[in-house]
Amino acid sequence: MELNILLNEDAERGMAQSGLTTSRAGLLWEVFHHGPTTQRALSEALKVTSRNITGLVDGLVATGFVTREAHPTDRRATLVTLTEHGKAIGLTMFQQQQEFAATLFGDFAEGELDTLVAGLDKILTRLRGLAQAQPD
Amino acid sequence: MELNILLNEDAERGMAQSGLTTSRAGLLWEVFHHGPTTQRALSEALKVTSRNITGLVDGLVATGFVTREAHPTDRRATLVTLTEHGKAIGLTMFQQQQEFAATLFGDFAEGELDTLVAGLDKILTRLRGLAQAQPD
DNA sequence: GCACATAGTGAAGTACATACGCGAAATGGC
DNA sequence: GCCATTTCGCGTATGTACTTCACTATGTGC
Repeated sequence: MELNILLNEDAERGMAQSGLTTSRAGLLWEVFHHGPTTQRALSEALKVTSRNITGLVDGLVATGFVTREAHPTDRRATLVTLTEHGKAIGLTMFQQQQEFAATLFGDFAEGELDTLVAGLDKILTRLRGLAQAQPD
Repeated sequence: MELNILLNEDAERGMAQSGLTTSRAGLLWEVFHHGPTTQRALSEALKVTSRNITGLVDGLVATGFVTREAHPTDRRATLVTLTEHGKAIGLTMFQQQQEFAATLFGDFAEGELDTLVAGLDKILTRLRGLAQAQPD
C-alpha cells in the first residue's frame, strides 16, 4: 500500500523540476492531451471547482505555460491554450513517463507482466465499483 | 497508473468521514502506531517541517483528537498524545483499512495473490532505488 | 424579449506547507 | 559553574490549492 506514496512523491519530484506544482501540471497535462479547452471543461476533468481553475490558469499564464484565447463562438468562454514552452514541457512529461514506466517494468518476463496487469485491473475495477457506491 | 489516483481519493473519503483531513489523519496514524511522540519526531516521520507539525497538532487539539503532554525529561519538548476519541478513531481507521484490503483482495486465488504481491514488491524496490538516486 | 442557464471572476475563508527568526531549555567543553 | 552551540516549539509572513457565495456578461428556449 505504500507503493502509492512513493509513486506520488516521484511524480511531484518530476513536476518540481519543471517549475510546476502537481495541480498545475495536471491541468497542463489535460490541455496537452485534449488541445485548447475551456476552463469549464477543465474543472470537470480535474474534478475541482471552476473558480479554482481560474487560479491555476492564472498561475500558468504568469509563468508562460499557457495563454487564454477567445472562444470562436462563445464569447463568455476562454480557451486555455499551450504556449510553445507549454507544449515542450508537455512533451517532456510524456517522455519521462515512458522512460519511467520502462524502468519500472523493463525486465519483467512477458507472462509475468500480463498477470500483474490483470491483477491490477481486477483491483481497479473493484475500486471503481466502490467509488460509485458511495459518491462522496 | 490511474489506480493510484483512485486509491488516494478513497483514502480521503474515509478521512473526511471522521472529520479529518489527509495530513491530520497521517499524523494521528503515526501517533496511533508509535504512542506519544514529540513534534520533532513527527516532522521527520511525515517529512514536513516541524513548524507545520505545530499547525497540524493545533488543529487536532482543537478538535479533540490529541493533547499536548509535558515530556518527562525534556522541558522543551511536548508529547503528542491521543485522547480517548483519538484512539477510537485510530482503531476505526485500522479496521476500515483491513476491511478495505479484504474487499480488494478477497477473492484472489492464493497463487495469484502471491504473484501479484511479488510483482509489486519488485516495482517497489526499484522505486526506492530511484528515490535514493535523486534525493530531491 | 424575457426567464433561465452557463462561463468566468471577485471576495473571503480554510488547510497545508514553507522560510526566517525568536526565546527557552538542553548539552558539551573547559 | 559558565558560556557557546544545538535543539524544541512557536510567531510572523508568504504562497499554493481549494471551497462557497455573489456578481457580470453572455448564450438559449420559447
